[in-house]
Amino acid sequence: MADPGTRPDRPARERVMEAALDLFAAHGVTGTSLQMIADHMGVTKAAVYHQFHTKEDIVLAVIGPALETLTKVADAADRQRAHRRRLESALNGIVDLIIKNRRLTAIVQFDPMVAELVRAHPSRTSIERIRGMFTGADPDASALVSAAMVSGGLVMAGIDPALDGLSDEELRRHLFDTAWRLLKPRTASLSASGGRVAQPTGRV
Amino acid sequence: MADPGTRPDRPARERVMEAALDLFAAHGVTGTSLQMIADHMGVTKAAVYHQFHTKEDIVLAVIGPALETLTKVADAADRQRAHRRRLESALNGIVDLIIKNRRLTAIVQFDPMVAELVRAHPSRTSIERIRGMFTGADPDASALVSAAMVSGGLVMAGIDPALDGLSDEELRRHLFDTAWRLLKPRTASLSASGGRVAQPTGRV
DNA sequence: GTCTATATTTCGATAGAC
DNA sequence: GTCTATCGAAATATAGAC
Repeated sequence: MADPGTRPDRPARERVMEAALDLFAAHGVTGTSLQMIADHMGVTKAAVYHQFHTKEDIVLAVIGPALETLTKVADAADRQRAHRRRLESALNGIVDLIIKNRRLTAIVQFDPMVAELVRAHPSRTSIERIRGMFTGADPDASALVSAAMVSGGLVMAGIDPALDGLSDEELRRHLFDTAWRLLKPRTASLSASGGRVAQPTGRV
Repeated sequence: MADPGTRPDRPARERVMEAALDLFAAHGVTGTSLQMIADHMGVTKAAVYHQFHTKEDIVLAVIGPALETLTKVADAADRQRAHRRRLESALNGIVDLIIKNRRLTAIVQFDPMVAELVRAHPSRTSIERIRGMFTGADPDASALVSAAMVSGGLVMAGIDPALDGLSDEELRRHLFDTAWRLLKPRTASLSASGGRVAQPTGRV
């Protein structure tokens, strides 16, 4: 539509999203009011409403891109034929997504308002597809628990204050390694290599 | 004070706590109003206020016992002299706590209102003590990430709908095993036993 | 794009009758 | 123990001037 090079309609709309992200990370979504967002921007509520007509719209704008990435991650992984490659691809994608949304991930995971939005969002099934890749086909109880701990653990580690000192690259690598230790296909006794795992595919 | 055998003052107070637990698990703490609790019990708000004078009191009554258990877990683990035994004890205690509060754990972990309450609660330092046992002394980045993923993963797995089919005993065992795989002291190459880990101390 | 002003609803909380 | 009635504050949201 408009010339994308001349700052079409960015300023106010994006400032709302940035303020919302700050406050969502600090107080959760339900714990953040439009008044707080307006105050944080130094404007009034009405100015916020001019950009987004409902609070739901703001939330969707903030978390939408991450949800869409989830679907891309699931699709990319599905294109891998070997189980191991598919798992590697999905895990890499999830870790990358979490690293790039280090502040937001977990707050959003729990908020009842967000849960409702995700339920209605097209990306909803992607989460289940990725979980399926984590568990593998026909999983036993142990595989279910490992997948659950990895899914949850990655999300929680992404926002853990104890890991604030780690750089994105460092955290990314350790998250992948740790998750891989739990998820790697356990073909016979292959644990001769010790505890540490060789980094696979390479693309991170 | 009163005779503990003749149902002293239970009914209404406990009904409030049960209703609150149901709703906290479904909508989070901030997402649950006193009106919702009253409706869920089939009474009015005023009837709820007769039992608990503030919403904070209700939250504390619901999560307080779990917080106090955290301190007991940390104390019991600290009584173990060997690093390995201390870790086993702490992990057993945490897994047990999560199993026994399967519905509540994670919702409570994030809610901004709960976070404020925990900050002021005497059990606050216990969480850090247990985390310290998970990381071990003078931890490197890998140990920090493992501990973070275990702490978070246990909490998330406890409420994961994908694990609803598992019995408490089954889930308890797999949670411990999976966490142990990430936390067990890595002395030289000790991984000859494969992936599976023998259940330690016994007391669960 | 931002403002003032206001409508409407719901929140937590209190008073007092039964 | 539960009720009706109500308070003040804060929530989402809208109308209309600048």
